[in-house]
Amino acid sequence: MASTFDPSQLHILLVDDEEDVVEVVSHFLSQEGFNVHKAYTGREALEKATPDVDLIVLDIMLPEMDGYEICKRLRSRVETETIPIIFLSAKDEEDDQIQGLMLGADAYLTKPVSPQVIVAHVKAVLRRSGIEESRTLQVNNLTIYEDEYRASLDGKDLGLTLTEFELVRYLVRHPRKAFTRQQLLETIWKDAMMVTERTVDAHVKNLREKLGSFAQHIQTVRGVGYRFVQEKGADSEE
Amino acid sequence: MASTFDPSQLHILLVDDEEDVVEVVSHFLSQEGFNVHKAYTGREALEKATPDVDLIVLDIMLPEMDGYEICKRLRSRVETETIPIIFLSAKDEEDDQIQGLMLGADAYLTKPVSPQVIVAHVKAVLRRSGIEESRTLQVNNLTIYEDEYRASLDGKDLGLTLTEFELVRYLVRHPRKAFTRQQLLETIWKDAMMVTERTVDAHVKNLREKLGSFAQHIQTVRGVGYRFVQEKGADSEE
DNA sequence: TATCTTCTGTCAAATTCATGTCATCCCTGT
DNA sequence: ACAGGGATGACATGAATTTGACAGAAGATA
Repeated sequence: MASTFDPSQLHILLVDDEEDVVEVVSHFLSQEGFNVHKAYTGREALEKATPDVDLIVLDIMLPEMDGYEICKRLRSRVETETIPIIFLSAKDEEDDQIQGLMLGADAYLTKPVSPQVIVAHVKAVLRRSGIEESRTLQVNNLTIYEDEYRASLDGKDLGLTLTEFELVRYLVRHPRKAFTRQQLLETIWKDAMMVTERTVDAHVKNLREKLGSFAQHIQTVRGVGYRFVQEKGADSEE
Repeated sequence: MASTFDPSQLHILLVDDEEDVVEVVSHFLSQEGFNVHKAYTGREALEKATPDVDLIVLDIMLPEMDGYEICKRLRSRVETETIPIIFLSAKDEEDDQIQGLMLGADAYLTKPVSPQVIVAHVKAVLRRSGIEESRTLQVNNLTIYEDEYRASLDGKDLGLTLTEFELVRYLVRHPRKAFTRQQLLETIWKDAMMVTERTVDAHVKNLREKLGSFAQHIQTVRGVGYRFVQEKGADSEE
């Protein structure tokens, strides 16, 4: 994922089953210097939606799997959950638009729409999401370098293992929200339903150890699971 | 500028010279719990665009100064340059839309547009400007953060246990409705029919203790069980 | 109003149950 | 085979829940 607004460094995934649309829009985006990738079916879209993609233009009506479903799946995968999505739709029914936005779309365009408008939206969305959002998460004295798969505390590298890294990253990305062990397993241990919940505990323990004093931000929610909070002591009343 | 998706903490500035539009949209936004501020002219808009405003819904056609101009000025002031803006326009000419996006708009809606769509866009824009959505229940000074498994009174965390939390949440979700102890057991203690009804009492007691003065809203319905009411002493119905 | 009956509030002790922790085993890639 | 990370099961610990007894409140009866 790129870090400056240099179109030649940016990858756009274009998903639509109408080849004409894909070709025309692709042409205009290429004109602007973007790297364009094309997909014509839902499955293809999911395959090509790698973390290297900076933005997805997604048609709602697709064979095999509709845009909403694709969006949902992308949002549930850690590597793709933050990729901006622009919905494209022939329907202009209100409910569809609302549903699209609720699923986390960054824009919802109703066909017919000119390629120029699409390009304008692509730029606008990229400007506000891909660009100024550096690929690092900063919380107090903790820094998570997403691209580098490492994290540091007060500048000192923590030497996290992959699992530990994904664990903090996920928790920090969703501040305050409590997750059950099961949820964490499903998100971070993508494949495994064959993994004990105790496993999560073990990793949380190791993580906390490495986090040192910062560990207080990883709270246990008894009966539920764990959560990350920025302010400590939000658990006890005064 | 607020940091959690708690509508009651979020301020929206609504700018349009058509009073009807402002009123209607305002109503829907308030319905969602947002704090709405209104402006009917460009100058008024600039005055009310303080750093405390989290998002601006801005009509293009305005007396005194058009939306583009306002946008430019906001973007050039340090305190306001990052406030997300949603443009509203009667024109649907492409160029306008492109210009709007180039100026840094976060969305561009073409009238006529339903209030619900505006609300959906407001939420979407807020969500991606770093504010994570979390479902919350608000009743007077009590806030229940469903995703976070915690509740606070006047902003102070109550430190509820899981059972207590689920108890208030359930009662608050069904205002005025009285539940028997048995019903509560079946709902909250999913598995157990082997639990004494006295157990419920105990938890209600602990809950009331933590709720302090708010406890008066958790009423005992003699011979039945418990219920939550928003107004105290609500013996008479409407 | 006086009395009886039933239901609820409360408390502390007993028990259950979730989590923290550790030692060990397993797997994967070198 | 070895090293490093990951998974697991057994325990200890302590928090949360449950319970039973009893006092007190609310209703019912007359």
